[in-house]
Amino acid sequence: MRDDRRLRRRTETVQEILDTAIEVMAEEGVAALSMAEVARRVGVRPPSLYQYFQSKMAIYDRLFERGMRESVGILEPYRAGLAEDPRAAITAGQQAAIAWAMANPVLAQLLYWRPVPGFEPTPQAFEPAVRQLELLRAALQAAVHAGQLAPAAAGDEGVDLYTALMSGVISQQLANEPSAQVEEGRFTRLTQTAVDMFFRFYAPEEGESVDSDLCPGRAPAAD
Amino acid sequence: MRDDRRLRRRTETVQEILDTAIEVMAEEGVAALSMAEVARRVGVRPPSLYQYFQSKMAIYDRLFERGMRESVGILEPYRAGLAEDPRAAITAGQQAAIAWAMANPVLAQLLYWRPVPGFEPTPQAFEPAVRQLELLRAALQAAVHAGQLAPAAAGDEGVDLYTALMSGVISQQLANEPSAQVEEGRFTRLTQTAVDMFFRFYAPEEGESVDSDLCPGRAPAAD
DNA sequence: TTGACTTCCCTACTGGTATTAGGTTTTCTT
DNA sequence: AAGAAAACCTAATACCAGTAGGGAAGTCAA
Repeated sequence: MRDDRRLRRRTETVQEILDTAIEVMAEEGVAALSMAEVARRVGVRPPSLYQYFQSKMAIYDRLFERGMRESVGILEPYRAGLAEDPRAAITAGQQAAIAWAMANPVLAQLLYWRPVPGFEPTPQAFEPAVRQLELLRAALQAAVHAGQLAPAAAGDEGVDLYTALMSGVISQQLANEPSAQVEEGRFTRLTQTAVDMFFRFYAPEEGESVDSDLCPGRAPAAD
Repeated sequence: MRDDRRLRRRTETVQEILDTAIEVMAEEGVAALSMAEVARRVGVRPPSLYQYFQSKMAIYDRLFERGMRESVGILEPYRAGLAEDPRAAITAGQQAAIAWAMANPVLAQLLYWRPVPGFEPTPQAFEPAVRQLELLRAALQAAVHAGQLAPAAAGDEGVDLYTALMSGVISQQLANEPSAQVEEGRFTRLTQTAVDMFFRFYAPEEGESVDSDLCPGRAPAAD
Protein backbone atom coordinates (compact mmCIF):
# COMPACT_ATOMS: atom_id res chain seq x y z
CA MET A 1 0.00 0.00 0.00
CA ARG A 2 1.53 3.22 -1.11
CA ASP A 3 0.52 5.97 1.21
CA ASP A 4 -1.08 3.82 3.82
CA ARG A 5 1.35 4.46 6.60
CA ARG A 6 1.59 8.13 5.85
CA LEU A 7 -2.10 8.54 5.56
CA ARG A 8 -2.72 6.79 8.82
CA ARG A 9 -0.17 8.87 10.61
CA ARG A 10 -1.60 11.99 9.06
CA THR A 11 -5.13 11.32 10.18
CA GLU A 12 -3.80 10.51 13.62
CA THR A 13 -2.17 13.92 13.76
CA VAL A 14 -5.34 15.57 12.53
CA GLN A 15 -7.32 13.93 15.30
CA GLU A 16 -4.74 14.89 17.88
CA ILE A 17 -4.95 18.49 16.78
CA LEU A 18 -8.74 18.46 16.98
CA ASP A 19 -8.73 16.87 20.42
CA THR A 20 -6.19 19.37 21.64
CA ALA A 21 -8.23 22.21 20.21
CA ILE A 22 -11.26 21.07 22.20
CA GLU A 23 -9.08 20.88 25.28
CA VAL A 24 -7.83 24.42 24.80
CA MET A 25 -11.33 25.74 24.16
CA ALA A 26 -12.65 24.02 27.26
CA GLU A 27 -10.03 25.83 29.32
CA GLU A 28 -9.83 29.20 27.61
CA GLY A 29 -13.21 29.60 25.95
CA VAL A 30 -14.50 28.61 22.56
CA ALA A 31 -13.59 31.85 20.85
CA ALA A 32 -10.17 31.86 22.50
CA LEU A 33 -8.81 28.93 20.55
CA SER A 34 -5.17 29.66 19.85
CA MET A 35 -3.16 27.97 17.12
CA ALA A 36 -0.02 28.75 19.05
CA GLU A 37 -1.33 27.06 22.18
CA VAL A 38 -2.46 24.01 20.26
CA ALA A 39 0.94 23.78 18.57
CA ARG A 40 2.64 24.04 21.94
CA ARG A 41 0.63 21.16 23.35
CA VAL A 42 0.97 18.99 20.29
CA GLY A 43 4.71 19.61 20.38
CA VAL A 44 5.19 21.44 17.14
CA ARG A 45 5.67 24.97 15.84
CA PRO A 46 2.56 26.94 14.90
CA PRO A 47 3.18 27.02 11.13
CA SER A 48 3.22 23.23 11.03
CA LEU A 49 -0.46 23.16 11.92
CA TYR A 50 -1.17 24.69 8.55
CA GLN A 51 -0.05 21.42 6.99
CA TYR A 52 -3.21 19.93 8.44
CA PHE A 53 -5.69 22.77 8.47
CA GLN A 54 -5.90 25.64 6.10
CA SER A 55 -6.79 28.06 8.87
CA LYS A 56 -8.17 28.29 12.36
CA MET A 57 -11.66 28.46 10.91
CA ALA A 58 -11.08 25.09 9.26
CA ILE A 59 -10.55 23.62 12.71
CA TYR A 60 -13.78 25.15 13.93
CA ASP A 61 -15.49 23.76 10.89
CA ARG A 62 -14.25 20.24 11.43
CA LEU A 63 -15.27 20.40 15.06
CA PHE A 64 -18.68 21.72 14.14
CA GLU A 65 -19.08 18.77 11.83
CA ARG A 66 -17.84 16.34 14.45
CA GLY A 67 -20.28 17.81 16.96
CA MET A 68 -23.15 17.50 14.53
CA ARG A 69 -22.30 13.92 13.71
CA GLU A 70 -21.90 12.92 17.31
CA SER A 71 -25.05 14.61 18.47
CA VAL A 72 -27.15 13.12 15.70
CA GLY A 73 -25.47 9.77 16.26
CA ILE A 74 -26.62 9.88 19.86
CA LEU A 75 -30.19 9.67 18.62
CA GLU A 76 -29.65 6.60 16.47
CA PRO A 77 -30.47 3.99 19.15
CA TYR A 78 -33.83 5.59 19.76
CA ARG A 79 -35.09 5.39 16.20
CA ALA A 80 -36.24 1.83 16.66
CA GLY A 81 -38.49 2.85 19.54
CA LEU A 82 -40.39 5.25 17.30
CA ALA A 83 -42.43 2.40 15.88
CA GLU A 84 -43.70 1.32 19.25
CA ASP A 85 -44.09 4.37 21.46
CA PRO A 86 -42.94 7.55 19.73
CA ARG A 87 -43.44 9.75 22.76
CA ALA A 88 -41.27 7.53 24.93
CA ALA A 89 -38.62 7.39 22.21
CA ILE A 90 -38.63 11.15 21.76
CA THR A 91 -38.35 11.71 25.49
CA ALA A 92 -35.49 9.27 25.86
CA GLY A 93 -33.70 10.60 22.79
CA GLN A 94 -34.06 14.15 24.05
CA GLN A 95 -32.62 13.24 27.41
CA ALA A 96 -29.68 11.61 25.68
CA ALA A 97 -29.12 14.57 23.38
CA ILE A 98 -29.09 16.99 26.29
CA ALA A 99 -26.80 14.74 28.27
CA TRP A 100 -24.43 14.73 25.31
CA ALA A 101 -24.53 18.52 25.13
CA MET A 102 -23.57 18.83 28.79
CA ALA A 103 -20.82 16.27 28.40
CA ASN A 104 -19.48 18.19 25.40
CA PRO A 105 -20.05 21.84 26.23
CA VAL A 106 -17.48 23.08 23.76
CA LEU A 107 -19.09 21.35 20.81
CA ALA A 108 -22.55 22.23 22.09
CA GLN A 109 -21.65 25.92 22.14
CA LEU A 110 -20.39 25.63 18.60
CA LEU A 111 -23.65 23.99 17.53
CA TYR A 112 -26.18 26.06 19.43
CA TRP A 113 -24.57 29.46 19.62
CA ARG A 114 -22.47 31.56 17.35
CA PRO A 115 -19.53 32.23 19.58
CA VAL A 116 -16.77 32.63 17.02
CA PRO A 117 -16.64 35.84 15.00
CA GLY A 118 -16.20 35.09 11.35
CA PHE A 119 -17.03 31.44 11.62
CA GLU A 120 -19.95 30.03 9.74
CA PRO A 121 -20.13 26.31 9.15
CA THR A 122 -19.60 25.18 5.58
CA PRO A 123 -22.51 23.35 3.95
CA GLN A 124 -20.69 20.08 4.28
CA ALA A 125 -20.23 20.55 8.01
CA PHE A 126 -23.84 21.57 8.25
CA GLU A 127 -25.18 18.58 6.42
CA PRO A 128 -25.76 16.38 9.49
CA ALA A 129 -27.91 19.17 10.92
CA VAL A 130 -30.29 18.73 8.06
CA ARG A 131 -30.53 15.03 8.77
CA GLN A 132 -31.13 15.77 12.43
CA LEU A 133 -34.00 18.06 11.61
CA GLU A 134 -35.49 15.47 9.31
CA LEU A 135 -35.15 12.90 12.04
CA LEU A 136 -36.95 15.14 14.50
CA ARG A 137 -39.71 15.80 12.02
CA ALA A 138 -40.08 12.08 11.36
CA ALA A 139 -40.22 11.39 15.08
CA LEU A 140 -42.91 13.97 15.63
CA GLN A 141 -44.73 12.63 12.61
CA ALA A 142 -44.63 9.18 14.14
CA ALA A 143 -46.14 10.56 17.31
CA VAL A 144 -48.86 12.22 15.26
CA HIS A 145 -49.45 8.94 13.54
CA ALA A 146 -49.71 7.13 16.83
CA GLY A 147 -52.31 9.60 18.02
CA GLN A 148 -49.97 11.14 20.59
CA LEU A 149 -49.75 14.52 18.89
CA ALA A 150 -51.94 16.73 16.77
CA PRO A 151 -50.82 16.99 13.13
CA ALA A 152 -49.64 20.58 13.56
CA ALA A 153 -46.84 19.36 15.84
CA ALA A 154 -45.00 17.91 12.87
CA GLY A 155 -45.48 21.03 10.78
CA ASP A 156 -42.86 23.72 10.34
CA GLU A 157 -44.09 25.66 13.31
CA GLY A 158 -44.20 22.63 15.59
CA VAL A 159 -40.68 21.59 14.68
CA ASP A 160 -39.33 25.09 15.17
CA LEU A 161 -41.09 25.43 18.48
CA TYR A 162 -39.66 22.12 19.63
CA THR A 163 -36.11 23.05 18.67
CA ALA A 164 -36.47 26.46 20.27
CA LEU A 165 -37.67 24.87 23.48
CA MET A 166 -34.85 22.35 23.69
CA SER A 167 -32.13 24.70 22.56
CA GLY A 168 -33.42 27.03 25.26
CA VAL A 169 -32.86 24.41 27.92
CA ILE A 170 -29.34 23.75 26.68
CA SER A 171 -28.60 27.40 26.17
CA GLN A 172 -29.66 28.47 29.62
CA GLN A 173 -27.76 25.63 31.20
CA LEU A 174 -24.59 26.44 29.26
CA ALA A 175 -24.83 30.11 30.05
CA ASN A 176 -25.67 29.84 33.73
CA GLU A 177 -24.22 26.61 35.01
CA PRO A 178 -21.83 25.51 32.29
CA SER A 179 -20.11 22.81 34.26
CA ALA A 180 -23.10 21.17 35.89
CA GLN A 181 -23.93 17.53 35.36
CA VAL A 182 -27.15 16.77 33.54
CA GLU A 183 -29.08 15.38 36.45
CA GLU A 184 -28.35 18.25 38.74
CA GLY A 185 -28.49 21.07 36.21
CA ARG A 186 -31.06 23.68 37.07
CA PHE A 187 -32.30 23.69 33.47
CA THR A 188 -31.40 20.27 32.17
CA ARG A 189 -33.53 18.83 34.95
CA LEU A 190 -36.49 20.36 33.14
CA THR A 191 -36.06 18.25 30.01
CA GLN A 192 -38.82 15.83 30.85
CA THR A 193 -41.15 18.66 31.78
CA ALA A 194 -40.33 20.49 28.57
CA VAL A 195 -41.23 17.46 26.47
CA ASP A 196 -44.44 17.09 28.45
CA MET A 197 -45.28 20.72 27.83
CA PHE A 198 -44.85 20.28 24.11
CA PHE A 199 -46.99 17.15 24.03
CA ARG A 200 -49.64 18.78 26.10
CA PHE A 201 -49.78 21.77 23.81
CA TYR A 202 -50.12 19.61 20.74
CA ALA A 203 -52.38 17.06 22.35
CA PRO A 204 -54.62 15.57 19.68
CA GLU A 205 -58.21 16.72 19.65
CA GLU A 206 -60.67 14.62 21.53
CA GLY A 207 -61.42 11.57 19.36
CA GLU A 208 -58.79 12.52 16.82
CA SER A 209 -56.88 10.09 14.63
CA VAL A 210 -55.36 7.06 16.35
CA ASP A 211 -55.16 5.94 12.73
CA SER A 212 -52.38 3.44 13.05
CA ASP A 213 -50.94 1.60 10.08
CA LEU A 214 -54.16 -0.03 9.05
CA CYS A 215 -56.50 2.87 9.02
CA PRO A 216 -57.06 4.24 5.52
CA GLY A 217 -58.17 7.60 6.82
CA ARG A 218 -55.04 9.72 6.83
CA ALA A 219 -51.52 9.11 5.65
CA PRO A 220 -48.35 10.12 7.45
CA ALA A 221 -47.77 12.82 4.88
CA ALA A 222 -44.18 13.19 5.90
CA ASP A 223 -43.94 16.75 4.71
CA MET B 1 -19.22 73.45 40.26
CA ARG B 2 -15.71 72.24 40.02
CA ASP B 3 -15.72 69.16 37.88
CA ASP B 4 -19.06 69.67 36.27
CA ARG B 5 -17.87 70.45 32.77
CA ARG B 6 -15.14 67.88 32.91
CA LEU B 7 -17.41 65.27 34.34
CA ARG B 8 -19.99 65.83 31.69
CA ARG B 9 -17.43 65.65 28.94
CA ARG B 10 -16.03 62.53 30.47
CA THR B 11 -19.33 60.71 30.61
CA GLU B 12 -19.95 61.80 27.05
CA THR B 13 -16.71 60.16 26.00
CA VAL B 14 -17.57 57.04 27.97
CA GLN B 15 -20.86 56.79 26.16
CA GLU B 16 -19.20 57.38 22.81
CA ILE B 17 -16.78 54.56 23.51
CA LEU B 18 -19.61 52.22 24.49
CA ASP B 19 -21.66 53.10 21.43
CA THR B 20 -18.66 52.60 19.19
CA ALA B 21 -17.93 49.27 20.84
CA ILE B 22 -21.44 48.09 20.03
CA GLU B 23 -20.94 49.25 16.47
CA VAL B 24 -17.70 47.33 16.12
CA MET B 25 -19.20 44.20 17.65
CA ALA B 26 -22.18 44.41 15.33
CA GLU B 27 -19.81 44.40 12.37
CA GLU B 28 -17.06 42.08 13.52
CA GLY B 29 -18.73 39.86 16.09
CA VAL B 30 -19.21 40.19 19.82
CA ALA B 31 -16.00 38.41 20.76
CA ALA B 32 -14.06 40.36 18.14
CA LEU B 33 -14.30 43.68 19.92
CA SER B 34 -11.01 45.43 19.37
CA MET B 35 -9.72 48.26 21.50
CA ALA B 36 -7.59 49.39 18.60
CA GLU B 37 -10.58 49.56 16.28
CA VAL B 38 -12.67 51.44 18.80
CA ALA B 39 -9.82 53.89 19.35
CA ARG B 40 -9.50 54.39 15.60
CA ARG B 41 -13.17 55.23 15.24
CA VAL B 42 -13.31 57.46 18.29
CA GLY B 43 -10.26 59.28 16.94
CA VAL B 44 -7.78 58.50 19.64
CA ARG B 45 -4.84 56.17 20.30
CA PRO B 46 -5.56 52.85 21.95
CA PRO B 47 -3.90 53.59 25.30
CA SER B 48 -6.16 56.57 25.81
CA LEU B 49 -9.14 54.26 26.15
CA TYR B 50 -7.66 53.05 29.40
CA GLN B 51 -8.41 56.45 30.85
CA TYR B 52 -12.05 55.46 30.66
CA PHE B 53 -12.09 51.71 31.09
CA GLN B 54 -9.73 49.59 33.08
CA SER B 55 -9.72 46.88 30.44
CA LYS B 56 -11.67 45.46 27.53
CA MET B 57 -13.61 43.31 29.96
CA ALA B 58 -14.77 46.45 31.73
CA ILE B 59 -16.37 47.55 28.47
CA TYR B 60 -18.14 44.23 28.14
CA ASP B 61 -19.29 44.57 31.71
CA ARG B 62 -20.74 48.02 31.23
CA LEU B 63 -22.49 46.88 28.09
CA PHE B 64 -23.86 43.84 29.86
CA GLU B 65 -25.26 46.12 32.50
CA ARG B 66 -26.67 48.50 29.92
CA GLY B 67 -28.32 45.59 28.13
CA MET B 68 -29.82 44.30 31.33
CA ARG B 69 -31.17 47.69 32.26
CA GLU B 70 -32.61 48.35 28.84
CA SER B 71 -34.22 44.97 28.53
CA VAL B 72 -35.79 45.12 31.96
CA GLY B 73 -36.81 48.71 31.27
CA ILE B 74 -38.70 47.52 28.23
CA LEU B 75 -41.02 45.61 30.54
CA GLU B 76 -41.86 48.57 32.73
CA PRO B 77 -44.90 49.79 30.75
CA TYR B 78 -46.52 46.39 31.03
CA ARG B 79 -46.46 46.15 34.79
CA ALA B 80 -49.62 48.15 35.11
CA GLY B 81 -51.51 45.65 32.98
CA LEU B 82 -50.72 42.85 35.40
CA ALA B 83 -53.50 43.96 37.70
CA GLU B 84 -56.12 43.66 35.02
CA ASP B 85 -55.20 40.79 32.74
CA PRO B 86 -51.87 39.23 33.66
CA ARG B 87 -51.80 36.89 30.69
CA ALA B 88 -52.29 39.69 28.23
CA ALA B 89 -49.64 41.75 29.98
CA ILE B 90 -47.17 38.87 29.99
CA THR B 91 -47.78 38.21 26.32
CA ALA B 92 -47.33 41.83 25.36
CA GLY B 93 -44.26 42.23 27.55
CA GLN B 94 -42.71 39.12 26.09
CA GLN B 95 -43.28 40.35 22.55
CA ALA B 96 -41.64 43.62 23.48
CA ALA B 97 -38.69 41.93 25.14
CA ILE B 98 -38.06 39.76 22.11
CA ALA B 99 -38.42 42.70 19.79
CA TRP B 100 -35.81 44.51 21.85
CA ALA B 101 -33.46 41.54 21.62
CA MET B 102 -33.73 41.48 17.85
CA ALA B 103 -33.22 45.22 17.65
CA ASN B 104 -30.12 44.89 19.85
CA PRO B 105 -28.53 41.61 18.84
CA VAL B 106 -25.14 42.49 20.24
CA LEU B 107 -26.47 43.17 23.71
CA ALA B 108 -28.80 40.19 23.47
CA GLN B 109 -25.88 37.88 22.72
CA LEU B 110 -24.07 39.28 25.70
CA LEU B 111 -27.09 38.64 27.91
CA TYR B 112 -28.23 35.27 26.65
CA TRP B 113 -25.02 33.59 25.58
CA ARG B 114 -21.49 33.50 26.86
CA PRO B 115 -19.63 34.56 23.76
CA VAL B 116 -16.61 36.24 25.29
CA PRO B 117 -13.88 34.06 26.79
CA GLY B 118 -12.89 35.32 30.18
CA PHE B 119 -15.86 37.60 30.60
CA GLU B 120 -18.25 37.07 33.41
CA PRO B 121 -20.52 39.90 34.47
CA THR B 122 -19.74 41.48 37.80
CA PRO B 123 -22.45 41.28 40.46
CA GLN B 124 -23.25 44.93 39.96
CA ALA B 125 -23.78 44.44 36.24
CA PHE B 126 -25.86 41.41 37.01
CA GLU B 127 -28.10 43.11 39.50
CA PRO B 128 -30.83 44.12 37.02
CA ALA B 129 -31.09 40.46 36.01
CA VAL B 130 -32.22 39.64 39.50
CA ARG B 131 -34.88 42.30 39.31
CA GLN B 132 -35.99 40.97 35.96
CA LEU B 133 -36.39 37.49 37.36
CA GLU B 134 -38.37 38.84 40.28
CA LEU B 135 -40.55 40.74 37.89
CA LEU B 136 -41.24 37.61 35.88
CA ARG B 137 -42.07 35.66 38.98
CA ALA B 138 -44.41 38.38 40.15
CA ALA B 139 -46.09 38.42 36.75
CA LEU B 140 -46.61 34.68 36.80
CA GLN B 141 -47.81 34.93 40.36
CA ALA B 142 -50.34 37.50 39.27
CA ALA B 143 -51.58 35.15 36.59
CA VAL B 144 -51.87 32.40 39.19
CA HIS B 145 -53.79 34.75 41.37
CA ALA B 146 -56.10 35.63 38.52
CA GLY B 147 -56.83 31.98 37.93
CA GLN B 148 -54.98 31.98 34.61
CA LEU B 149 -52.20 29.67 35.74
CA ALA B 150 -51.74 26.84 38.18
CA PRO B 151 -49.66 27.74 41.25
CA ALA B 152 -46.71 25.63 40.06
CA ALA B 153 -46.16 28.06 37.20
CA ALA B 154 -44.81 30.67 39.60
CA GLY B 155 -42.58 28.19 41.38
CA ASP B 156 -38.88 27.78 40.67
CA GLU B 157 -39.48 25.18 38.04
CA GLY B 158 -42.13 27.19 36.25
CA VAL B 159 -39.99 30.30 36.15
CA ASP B 160 -36.97 28.37 34.88
CA LEU B 161 -39.06 26.64 32.25
CA TYR B 162 -40.43 29.96 31.09
CA THR B 163 -37.01 31.55 30.79
CA ALA B 164 -35.65 28.50 29.01
CA LEU B 165 -38.48 28.64 26.53
CA MET B 166 -38.07 32.32 25.74
CA SER B 167 -34.31 32.29 25.70
CA GLY B 168 -34.62 29.39 23.28
CA VAL B 169 -36.66 31.47 20.90
CA ILE B 170 -34.16 34.32 21.06
CA SER B 171 -31.21 31.98 20.90
CA GLN B 172 -32.37 30.12 17.84
CA GLN B 173 -33.25 33.33 16.09
CA LEU B 174 -29.87 34.89 16.86
CA ALA B 175 -28.00 31.80 15.76
CA ASN B 176 -29.91 31.09 12.58
CA GLU B 177 -31.27 34.37 11.30
CA PRO B 178 -29.39 36.98 13.25
CA SER B 179 -30.43 39.93 11.16
CA ALA B 180 -34.12 39.17 10.73
CA GLN B 181 -36.80 41.55 11.91
CA VAL B 182 -39.02 40.35 14.72
CA GLU B 183 -42.19 39.91 12.70
CA GLU B 184 -40.58 37.88 9.98
CA GLY B 185 -38.16 35.87 12.11
CA ARG B 186 -38.67 32.16 11.80
CA PHE B 187 -38.44 31.77 15.56
CA THR B 188 -39.50 35.14 16.90
CA ARG B 189 -42.80 34.62 15.09
CA LEU B 190 -43.42 31.80 17.55
CA THR B 191 -43.45 34.05 20.60
CA GLN B 192 -47.20 34.11 20.94
CA THR B 193 -47.41 30.36 20.46
CA ALA B 194 -44.70 29.81 23.03
CA VAL B 195 -46.58 31.84 25.62
CA ASP B 196 -49.73 29.91 24.80
CA MET B 197 -47.90 26.64 25.24
CA PHE B 198 -46.72 27.67 28.66
CA PHE B 199 -50.15 28.78 29.75
CA ARG B 200 -51.71 25.63 28.43
CA PHE B 201 -49.25 23.48 30.32
CA TYR B 202 -49.87 25.30 33.55
CA ALA B 203 -53.59 25.68 33.04
CA PRO B 204 -55.30 25.71 36.40
CA GLU B 205 -57.17 22.58 37.37
CA GLU B 206 -60.84 22.51 36.63
CA GLY B 207 -62.48 24.51 39.39
CA GLU B 208 -59.16 25.52 40.90
CA SER B 209 -58.44 28.65 42.85
CA VAL B 210 -59.97 31.68 41.17
CA ASP B 211 -59.27 33.27 44.48
CA SER B 212 -58.83 36.68 42.99
CA ASP B 213 -59.69 39.69 45.05
CA LEU B 214 -63.18 40.19 43.82
CA CYS B 215 -63.99 38.13 40.83
CA PRO B 216 -65.93 35.00 41.58
CA GLY B 217 -66.02 33.74 37.99
CA ARG B 218 -62.89 32.80 36.10
CA ALA B 219 -60.51 34.73 33.98
CA PRO B 220 -60.31 34.75 30.18
CA ALA B 221 -57.83 31.93 29.58
CA ALA B 222 -58.04 32.61 25.87
CA ASP B 223 -56.71 29.37 24.53
C1' DT C 1 21.23 1.48 -3.74
C1' DT C 2 20.37 5.62 -6.02
C1' DG C 3 17.73 9.32 -7.58
C1' DA C 4 13.31 11.68 -7.64
C1' DC C 5 9.36 13.05 -5.28
C1' DT C 6 6.57 14.12 -1.53
C1' DT C 7 5.55 15.25 3.08
C1' DC C 8 6.78 17.36 7.20
C1' DC C 9 8.71 20.68 9.98
C1' DC C 10 11.48 24.43 10.66
C1' DT C 11 13.14 29.64 10.95
C1' DA C 12 12.17 34.27 9.70
C1' DC C 13 8.91 37.61 8.87
C1' DT C 14 4.58 40.69 8.40
C1' DG C 15 1.19 42.98 10.48
C1' DG C 16 -2.06 42.67 13.85
C1' DT C 17 -3.61 42.59 19.14
C1' DA C 18 -4.05 44.21 24.63
C1' DT C 19 -1.88 46.52 27.95
C1' DT C 20 1.75 49.20 30.74
C1' DA C 21 5.18 52.93 31.61
C1' DG C 22 6.24 57.38 31.52
C1' DG C 23 6.25 61.89 29.52
C1' DT C 24 3.77 65.94 27.23
C1' DT C 25 -0.04 68.81 26.24
C1' DT C 26 -4.47 70.69 27.23
C1' DT C 27 -7.89 72.35 30.31
C1' DC C 28 -9.81 74.12 34.31
C1' DT C 29 -9.56 76.42 38.86
C1' DT C 30 -7.81 79.61 41.84
C1' DA D 1 -0.81 83.87 35.53
C1' DA D 2 0.34 79.63 38.24
C1' DG D 3 -0.55 75.28 39.51
C1' DA D 4 -3.07 71.03 39.42
C1' DA D 5 -5.47 67.59 37.20
C1' DA D 6 -7.05 65.35 33.36
C1' DA D 7 -6.35 63.79 28.74
C1' DC D 8 -3.48 62.16 25.39
C1' DC D 9 0.60 60.73 23.42
C1' DT D 10 4.91 57.68 22.07
C1' DA D 11 7.47 53.64 23.06
C1' DA D 12 7.75 49.17 24.38
C1' DT D 13 6.38 44.21 25.85
C1' DA D 14 4.50 40.13 24.79
C1' DC D 15 1.30 37.96 22.55
C1' DC D 16 -1.40 36.29 18.14
C1' DA D 17 -2.63 34.28 12.81
C1' DG D 18 -0.76 33.40 8.79
C1' DT D 19 2.94 33.39 4.75
C1' DA D 20 7.45 32.46 2.43
C1' DG D 21 10.92 29.64 1.64
C1' DG D 22 14.35 26.20 2.88
C1' DG D 23 16.06 21.81 4.82
C1' DA D 24 15.33 17.08 6.56
C1' DA D 25 13.17 12.74 6.33
C1' DG D 26 10.30 9.19 4.50
C1' DT D 27 8.79 6.59 0.25
C1' DC D 28 8.70 5.08 -4.32
C1' DA D 29 10.53 3.24 -8.91
C1' DA D 30 14.47 1.95 -11.35
